[in-house]
Amino acid sequence: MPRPSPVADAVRSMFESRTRHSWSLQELHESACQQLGNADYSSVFRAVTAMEREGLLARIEVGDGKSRYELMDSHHEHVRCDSCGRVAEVPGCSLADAEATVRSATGFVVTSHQLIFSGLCPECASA
Amino acid sequence: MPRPSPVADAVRSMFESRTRHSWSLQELHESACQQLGNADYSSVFRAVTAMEREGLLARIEVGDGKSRYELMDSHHEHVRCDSCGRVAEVPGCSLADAEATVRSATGFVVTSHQLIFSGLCPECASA
DNA sequence: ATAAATGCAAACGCTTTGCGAGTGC
DNA sequence: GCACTCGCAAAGCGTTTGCATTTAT
Repeated sequence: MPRPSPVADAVRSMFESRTRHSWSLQELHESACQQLGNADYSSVFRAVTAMEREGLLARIEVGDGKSRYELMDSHHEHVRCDSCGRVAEVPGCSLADAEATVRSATGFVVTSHQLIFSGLCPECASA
Repeated sequence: MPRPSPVADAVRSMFESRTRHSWSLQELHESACQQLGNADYSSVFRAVTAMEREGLLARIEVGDGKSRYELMDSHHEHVRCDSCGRVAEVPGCSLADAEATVRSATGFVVTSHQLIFSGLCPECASA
């Protein structure tokens, strides 16, 4: 029996709650503080890093300088709003043949990809 | 007649030389130092920022925490090697219809996108 | 006693800004 | 004199690490 780890457990539960599709460290930290009363940023960081190492999480970079993390289950792409920074997920984008194209064009063996659309979210577009 | 600006000119010439398809600030800085004997990092930064503001350059983020810049001419995607970090360009990727898909799936108005493949470059793959 | 999780503080890497000095016009 | 570029130094910002403490086994 491992010793209890409230912070790591809290982080895990946030991902499992599916409240968001992706979490920044800051969001995880805030949420952990709410949930536990207090939690250290570095503890959250370490919990996330461990989960990433275990292959439970994927780290995504949408280009705003902040790392985001999400559950490894289904691969999908992202849209980020140029105006407010909101990030939504785009399900079901298949790029299987694009990878073959890349391989023949560059010689790189493609193991993964990340497609980031940017534009305006519905709220910002109407404003 | 504007007054001369050696650093900005050097930066501009680097992009025009097409020695690389994308430049990090560090690479631009090193190259500017070689070319001019000396140049300040912030001057390079400002030159690049200005060119970006003028629409001459696009800033790309491949997920390694460093900003890269490239000429705005032809839009293309990128492959980054997971092992050595090398970045190559993938010409001719068209994602026009994907943008329509995103719009109907998320409501976001897509204005641009960035697709980053990652994997192994030929050198790393053979090692 | 041992190993692990946490908190605290500081280091780090890269980007960005404030400001004063130099210099063509 | 003015406006602009540059260099220097420092601030920011997010991530990462070192270290000492606590605590369950």
